[in-house]
Amino acid sequence: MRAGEQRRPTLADVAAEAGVSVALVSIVMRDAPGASAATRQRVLEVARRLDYQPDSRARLLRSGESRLLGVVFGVQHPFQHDLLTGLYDAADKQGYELTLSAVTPRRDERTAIGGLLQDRCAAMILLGPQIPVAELAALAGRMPVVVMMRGVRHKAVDVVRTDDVRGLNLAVDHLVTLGHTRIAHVDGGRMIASAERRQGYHEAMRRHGLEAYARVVVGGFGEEDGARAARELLADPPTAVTMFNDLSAAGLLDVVQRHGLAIPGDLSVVGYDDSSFSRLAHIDLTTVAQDIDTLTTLAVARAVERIAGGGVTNREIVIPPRLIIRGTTGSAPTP
Amino acid sequence: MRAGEQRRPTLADVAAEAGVSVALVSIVMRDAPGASAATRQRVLEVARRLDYQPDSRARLLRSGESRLLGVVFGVQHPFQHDLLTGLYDAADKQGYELTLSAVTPRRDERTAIGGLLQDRCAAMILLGPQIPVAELAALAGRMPVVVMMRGVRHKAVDVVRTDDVRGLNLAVDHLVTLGHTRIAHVDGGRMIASAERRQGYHEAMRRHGLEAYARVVVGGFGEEDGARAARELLADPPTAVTMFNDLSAAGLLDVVQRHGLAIPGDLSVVGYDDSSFSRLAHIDLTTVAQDIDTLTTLAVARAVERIAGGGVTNREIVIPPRLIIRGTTGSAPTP
DNA sequence: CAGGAACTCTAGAACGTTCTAGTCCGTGGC
DNA sequence: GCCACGGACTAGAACGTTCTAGAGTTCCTG
Repeated sequence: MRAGEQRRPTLADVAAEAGVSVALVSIVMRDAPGASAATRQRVLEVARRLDYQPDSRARLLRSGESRLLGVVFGVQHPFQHDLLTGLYDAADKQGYELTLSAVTPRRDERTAIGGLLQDRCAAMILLGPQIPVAELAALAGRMPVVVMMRGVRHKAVDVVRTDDVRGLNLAVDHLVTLGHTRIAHVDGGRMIASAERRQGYHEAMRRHGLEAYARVVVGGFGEEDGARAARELLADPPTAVTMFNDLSAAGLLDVVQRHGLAIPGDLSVVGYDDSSFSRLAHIDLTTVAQDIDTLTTLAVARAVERIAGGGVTNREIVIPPRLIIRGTTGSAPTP
Repeated sequence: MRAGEQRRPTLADVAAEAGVSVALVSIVMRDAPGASAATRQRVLEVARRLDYQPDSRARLLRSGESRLLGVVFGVQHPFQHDLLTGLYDAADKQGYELTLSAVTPRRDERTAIGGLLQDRCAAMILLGPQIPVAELAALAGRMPVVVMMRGVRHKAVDVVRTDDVRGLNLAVDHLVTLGHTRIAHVDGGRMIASAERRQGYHEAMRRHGLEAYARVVVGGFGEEDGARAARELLADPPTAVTMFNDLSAAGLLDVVQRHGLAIPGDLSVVGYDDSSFSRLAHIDLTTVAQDIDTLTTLAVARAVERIAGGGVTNREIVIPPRLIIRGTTGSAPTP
């Protein structure tokens, strides 16, 4: 007997063995009303003995509604893994399954979405998608689409995201409270959400009357981007800097420390995302945390409402972030 | 028109619109022989216009063979994300799809595997599974199973993994070359592969006649585990330490540095996995790298062979690791 | 004691594909 | 002019489920 050789048992096999009809076995397996306790018991026993596993393909094909949510995530972004954890929990609570499709350095978003389309999931949840709004809208024409971590100004697409503008306001406020004025911002370049965080930065600087000190350096999502920005900043270092995300913050921290600046003595740094590594004691990064539980719960809930056909009014749900103060921020150096 | 409301077009719709039979459309869509160039053209045109998407559920249900590989990965382990990237590439090359199922802090392996079982994938690839061999064997009785990053002594399960014994031999050799004798090892506790790495450590120490200096501290896979081990080691610090993985190495580095020891002046540290963060300049960890491309290519190839029913002889494929020397290792301090 | 109602169960259609076994037609050899 | 052949196409069964409609029971109710 070679592995995987034997045919998998079907409802018909169980039915034959238990001496009942296929339909009845189906009823028992679905835990639907219409079978006596005795038969239920017997059928379940037979199913267990034959090691029966329902075939979700056939099940979904027939029943039409698929209780299946497609999720597109980026393998490169640690923060999205945290989101995955939350999404599984939320979907589980709602009785939905998740089917994942990853974006990798050599597998783009279109491919990832295409894979899910063939799986006939009932709705799609996209984590920080980079594709143009027009494509998102086209997709939303075929099935409910919930976008996370990105604003999309289109009436057919649902959005659940963190208030990034507010996030950077929190970061800047914190630094101002500590006495900083020369606060720079390293943005995310062409990354999703970069524009909003940059806007939040400018807004806060203006609110504090610090427009004259505003200074934005082009960054990106990776460590190298942060390191590059650090080298640029070192020519004329500010006393504080807000970063697009934790990863680029880590890159900046390294270059700056090697250059002999004390953290936070000479330079205060605020990250974004509260990635697991930002908690590492020797990074100990002050950062803006996104509320993963709320974000994922609401995203799944929204997808489910759409599937049910509920007429939802507000397309966009925006969750406030919160500041996590750790060791990379401190009082501004006295001049 | 509400999003996702309209029925998705089927083969029948395309057939009706193009004025041909359903079977013919199927032939065209599959690019199978049996249709004239002219009709082919026309059908494709109609399909494109209707935005037809094949239903993989129905397709797989009917055709039996599923060209679908199930992958179980842990959302907590950054190294497994790197593996995912490679697996997608490899599967793509072989014309297979991947369907992912994640293990999260609140979603265990059994659940993850169960999800894939219902998806009727043709084979399963498990990344560092923790479940007992008996369960793996039972699973392998129903479909081909390829286990990565873990040895499994069972004739029904295929294994593709790194030679962890050799990995730790490389690490210890490197340290011995630098003049170290008091080399400790912080293991992975109950983690998969911990036993092999520990064994490699003991083997190398013995080979160098350093058995008397051998010292193993219980660790784990996370940063806290490394930090805990560090505190234990500081009571009587060695001059070098090999760690179970990069994450625990990062934890150890932090505690040790705060305690005032210089790296690598007072203590040399070797990690394992070459995780992306170990390349971060301010960690700059000497580590043992696993050959991701080879591992993933072979794992997919092996799964495909099994699906085809090929009688493969050697169940276990072991890939040599290589040492990446960075900044956390240096000459032993002169006494 | 007729007539439901409630319950348990079953037959058979349906889902959207692929596959098998054809039909139909034109062409070419004899 | 007959027959075999091959290419283009089609009808209908099959895959493993769920669903609809209904067939038997038993049991209550007036």
